[in-house]
Amino acid sequence: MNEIDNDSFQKSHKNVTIIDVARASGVSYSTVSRVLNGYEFVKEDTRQRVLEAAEKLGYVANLQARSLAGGHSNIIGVLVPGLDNSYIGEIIRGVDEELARANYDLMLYTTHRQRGHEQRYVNTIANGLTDGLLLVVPEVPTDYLKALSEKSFPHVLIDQSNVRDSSSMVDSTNWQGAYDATRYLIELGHRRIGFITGMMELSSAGERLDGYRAALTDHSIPFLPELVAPGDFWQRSGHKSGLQLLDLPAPPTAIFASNDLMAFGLMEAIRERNLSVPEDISIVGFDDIPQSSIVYPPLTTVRQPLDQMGRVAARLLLEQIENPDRPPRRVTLATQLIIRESCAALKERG
Amino acid sequence: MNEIDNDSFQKSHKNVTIIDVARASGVSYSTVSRVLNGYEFVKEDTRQRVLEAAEKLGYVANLQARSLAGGHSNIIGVLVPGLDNSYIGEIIRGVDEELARANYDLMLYTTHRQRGHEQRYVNTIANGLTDGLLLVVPEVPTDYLKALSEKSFPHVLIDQSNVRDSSSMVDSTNWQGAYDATRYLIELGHRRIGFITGMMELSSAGERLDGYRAALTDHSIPFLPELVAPGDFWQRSGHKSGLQLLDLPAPPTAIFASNDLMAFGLMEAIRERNLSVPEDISIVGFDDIPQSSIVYPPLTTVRQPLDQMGRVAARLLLEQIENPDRPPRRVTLATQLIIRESCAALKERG
DNA sequence: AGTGTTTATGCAAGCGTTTGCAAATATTGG
DNA sequence: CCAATATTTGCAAACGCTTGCATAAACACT
Repeated sequence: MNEIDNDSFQKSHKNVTIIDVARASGVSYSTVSRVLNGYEFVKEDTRQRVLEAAEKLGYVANLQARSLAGGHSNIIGVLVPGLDNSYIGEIIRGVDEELARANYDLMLYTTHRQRGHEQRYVNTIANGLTDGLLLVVPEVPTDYLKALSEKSFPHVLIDQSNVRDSSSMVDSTNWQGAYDATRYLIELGHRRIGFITGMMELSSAGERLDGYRAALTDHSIPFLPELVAPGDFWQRSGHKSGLQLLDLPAPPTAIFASNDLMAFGLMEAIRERNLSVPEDISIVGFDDIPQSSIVYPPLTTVRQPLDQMGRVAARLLLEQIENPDRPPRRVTLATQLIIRESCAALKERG
Repeated sequence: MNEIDNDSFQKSHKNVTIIDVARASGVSYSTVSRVLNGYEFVKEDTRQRVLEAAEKLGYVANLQARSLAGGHSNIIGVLVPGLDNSYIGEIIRGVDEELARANYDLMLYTTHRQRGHEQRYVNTIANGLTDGLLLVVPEVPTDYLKALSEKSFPHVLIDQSNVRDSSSMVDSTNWQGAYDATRYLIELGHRRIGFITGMMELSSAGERLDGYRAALTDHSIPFLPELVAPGDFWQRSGHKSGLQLLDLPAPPTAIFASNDLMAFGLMEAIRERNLSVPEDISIVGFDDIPQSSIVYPPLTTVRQPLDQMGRVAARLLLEQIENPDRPPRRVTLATQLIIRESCAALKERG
């Protein structure tokens, strides 16, 4: 007789839709939609009734439908190369925190498997249900950006400052960070300072090299090409280039690796040569990923506020979504030299 | 002056739809859909024409529409607590690899901000555009599972074996791994072996404790409650419990931490007490996350094949999606003791 | 040629929302 | 009390795609 308690009965398969809620609260589905979207002109009374019904029925919006119909999904996509570097994890954490605050969800895309299909991939994403996209890509994302700009899809670049595209972006003071680190080493008395580069296609790698070089110059220390070994931001390359540097006829007394991961590889290399840090050789890294304080000895490094970069990027993106006509912004956050135990003053040679 | 904005002109940059492709290739949109979905009965000739048109127009499927209409999105969701533990990263990597092979995309959800809203959260997900869900959740996911089972939504649990729910799941030999590690320590001559537990709400934590205990018993070593300190799988707790163990009147000569992260915390504690690993105390961890080989001394640990677990879970899920009536499966992968340098034979006390 | 099968293709009905437009109702000022 | 205005609500048309049903074309066979 009473139709109200067929809950358990009809709960089964079908999902609760806006229409069910409408029926249950005795209004049209449009009204329900308006209530759900916080539309202004709805009678308070109605609003309550709808909300209650929705709650009772366990209504959950169907995002696909919503975004198909032109609404926004409250999901933003994050495009990363992969999860195998905690550098990425840190950024994502920041992003996630900020998004959570704004009640957005996070959709994560990895690119490492898309080589050669970037364009198409990003199209799919932009075509999809995300309201915006954050890019932490491993190489200059020209292909991506073209597609994005073409549809003027909201997006923000993280840690890619050399892009001439007019996208919003956030990075950190790579040059200054490298300069500070190098100067620190110099102030400890080191003169032969090795350098392991990052993946030079990335702007950050170049900036760090420049910073290193500038510090040398400013202190009248000659820049010696043989003290610069190539790296690609991965641990393995740090190890390899470390060995190369250590095996030099006149090896450096300190080495600056363009990121922490490579500094770890370098540490391995140093141990393999039966040397120890920092007694025999000082090393400093870049990034300050979580492991850096765990390794032994704790690594002196240039802290890049990764999580904050993620946070800022997210905020920028959100603003851009809200106000599409806003001109792109560029934010550069300050790095900070974190002194731990991997550096020592140069011993006078006896 | 009144300038006419070119923008508004270009703005009509509509996305290419299935209909455009249909028009361009002179067939109906249904046919296009069939071609795109690999439907069997399409004339080869037609198929080619459609494919060409699609390519030429740069068509990209709209996933929302597709999945709204009942198709599948080729996206699977992964629900993780957060990205701040590389344990998670490893699993995701495996998942991602396997999904890439099957041409699926990965959508990542973090739960850490959803405390208390699990049910609703998972509903959103299952209601959304994912074809299936992988759960790597930090606590017993009762709430999640209820919702999932109710709609018989394809899902696989990772590393949660104590759930009585009939979901598919993959885990590893936690008990055996802990047993092996403990036995190894015993064989090195240790008798007072400390243990730092994991978050006991998790099945894996309990199994590891049991394995430790069993090994002790099998070697006629008494199980001493005071040698067991509580942990929660996070580094901080490893540090704290480590201190607790070290400060015992009769401290252990070896400590087994229920995961690597806690082992790192433990290492800190040991250094703080001016002891060294492995000379003064041997330690072993569990998981073998990437950092474990980097720390000094390299950590002896029980390797859990995290990436493979992810891969297997993904495969299980995909099979389940393809064949919904398949009974749930449970896969347990073998752990392996990785001997590095954090353990040493017990020195005879003089 | 006629009948029965296989293919191939098209039509139209959704899927669950949002939103412009219009109708209905309430509110206000005169 | 009426017209004018502001506030609420409903209807219907998308959004881009999948799919059941129907129709058409192609190919067997008698």
